[in-house]
Amino acid sequence: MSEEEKSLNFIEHIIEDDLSSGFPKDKLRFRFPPEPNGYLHIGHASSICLNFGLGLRYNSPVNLRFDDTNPAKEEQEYVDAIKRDVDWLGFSWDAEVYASDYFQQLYDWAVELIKNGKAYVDSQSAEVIATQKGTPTQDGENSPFRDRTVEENLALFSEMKEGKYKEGEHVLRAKIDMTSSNMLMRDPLMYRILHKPHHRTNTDWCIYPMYDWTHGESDYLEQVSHSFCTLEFAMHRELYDWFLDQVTVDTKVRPKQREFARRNFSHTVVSKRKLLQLVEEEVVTGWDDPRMPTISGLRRKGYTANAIRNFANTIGIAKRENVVDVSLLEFSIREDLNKIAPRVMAVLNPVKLVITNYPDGEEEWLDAENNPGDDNAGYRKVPFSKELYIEKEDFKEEANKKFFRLKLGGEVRLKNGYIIKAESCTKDAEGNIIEIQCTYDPKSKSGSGTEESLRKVKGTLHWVSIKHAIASEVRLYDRLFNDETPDQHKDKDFMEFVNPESLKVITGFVEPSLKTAKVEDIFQFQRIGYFNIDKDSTAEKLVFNKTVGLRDTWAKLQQK
RNA sequence: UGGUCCAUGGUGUAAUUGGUAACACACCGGUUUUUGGUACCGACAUUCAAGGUUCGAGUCCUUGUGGACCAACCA
Repeated sequence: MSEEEKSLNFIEHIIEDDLSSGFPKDKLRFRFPPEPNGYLHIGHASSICLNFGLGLRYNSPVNLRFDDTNPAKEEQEYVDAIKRDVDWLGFSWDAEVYASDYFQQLYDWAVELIKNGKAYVDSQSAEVIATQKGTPTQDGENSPFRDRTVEENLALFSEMKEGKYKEGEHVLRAKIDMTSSNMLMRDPLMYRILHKPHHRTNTDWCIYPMYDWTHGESDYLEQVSHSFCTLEFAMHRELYDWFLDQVTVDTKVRPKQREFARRNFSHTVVSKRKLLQLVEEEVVTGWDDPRMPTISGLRRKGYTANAIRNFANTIGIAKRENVVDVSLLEFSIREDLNKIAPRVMAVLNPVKLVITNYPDGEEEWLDAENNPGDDNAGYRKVPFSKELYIEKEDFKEEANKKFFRLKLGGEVRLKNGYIIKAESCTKDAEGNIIEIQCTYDPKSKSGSGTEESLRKVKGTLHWVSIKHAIASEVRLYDRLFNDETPDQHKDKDFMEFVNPESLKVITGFVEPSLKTAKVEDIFQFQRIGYFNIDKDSTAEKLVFNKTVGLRDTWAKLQQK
């Protein structure tokens, strides 16, 4: 990562400004505050890299805080998954904290607010309260319970906590201003009754604090100096500050909320609700399905933490609306994998090729370079024999000279092997080519140094020896949605755009060196793309995921 | 009809805080190559619009236009 000459984003400018106006650098503290109601996705990666990146940049602590104030949606499974993903991304948090750690403190503070006449118990239904709120262009009206006495409020609130009421019977509201132009300031709810066990506090509580009442106070309790969230919380800032006003003391750091635009990505959705829907309706196999934009899905698909971090840094942070093109993500993973992935040969769409002048039954083990860009990567042996598979699309009976691959009468080099010449082919009744016959030049062996071996032929093909190849399951993924912005249509549901062909499972033939490959090992199938070993692999059958294809200028040429 | 925020090439960001538009991706063209990969070279915007302030404006002001967000006992 090039941390050096990078220009600052607006968040970093804010911090620099605070520092230059006297804020002590050692008081800087950040946090990443997910709600454990789903798995982390690529959008979170931006927030994670922002907050933890700031921690690294200023050498400041960063808390991992779970915003667990709604037991109806939250689960331990998600807590575990989130920790796993942040850790995998390569970041370490200073403290693992939970909003639920502060339930008692929050309660005590709420009691203070009541005593100060800043909060009251409302006993109306959700519907009535909503109606009284008015609209953005129309003032709200006060609740008839707004002027309950402090004593009455205290008693009611205490009884709410003790479990004397059913859900919905009472709520605690902050007493602010029902005519504010900011809807959130119209006496927002602080507590609601929820008779649901919490994944950490179990049944200790039956009243739960709302987000607004919790978040700023949690930041304050942890002495977080800068609290960054997405733009949809911009309106909440006024309330965040109001709540802080009720509890802060001068000697402590007063947290500052600032907002940045969430990242949108083309051809996918990043909303936990929608991702959950994909899982529940079994459009995908789970949160870690390789087609999912989740961190765990990307990891399973073969993405590296390094690539994701680079990607997040590349797209940066700003305040404007955006749709990040997937090609940027694909570039990041190719860039990383190109450096580290060992090259191997695999044929995914095979056609038989017979070398008629190669001795029957003979085999030889050729040297193959593991990574041409890495001098230390070394060589491995790949078996060669009379009968091989090559890709169907690498042969044509006839073709123009733009086609560098094999055609009748034409020559091509078999990667790491010999130069061959196609002589004839045989077809089945439907006219499909089922076998290609060719001859080889025995003196043209790669690396042999002979004059023949140095000859230049335009095309080079990958191949596998049929006798030695390992038949494997290969999972090819396409984008999950056919539309560029599936959830930006006012009149259509994003589920309408699900790509029915997002997964294709085929049998491919890989070179025998892959026999010992382990789960998550990643390779470049030369001339095809990057593939890793899926966790579904067994000793009997290897299962590969396609991570991403190689850049394919030939495909572009063909389209013209 | 109220309020808040935003507007730089196809995409995402930058611009020493008023000093003459930069980086990456994509696209197009080329060189190299035993991966049509990689690497390398080149081309590609005068900053939503109109006024204004200024020697000088992407940066400041005004007015428009366009977009996002705000009325969950969600976060």
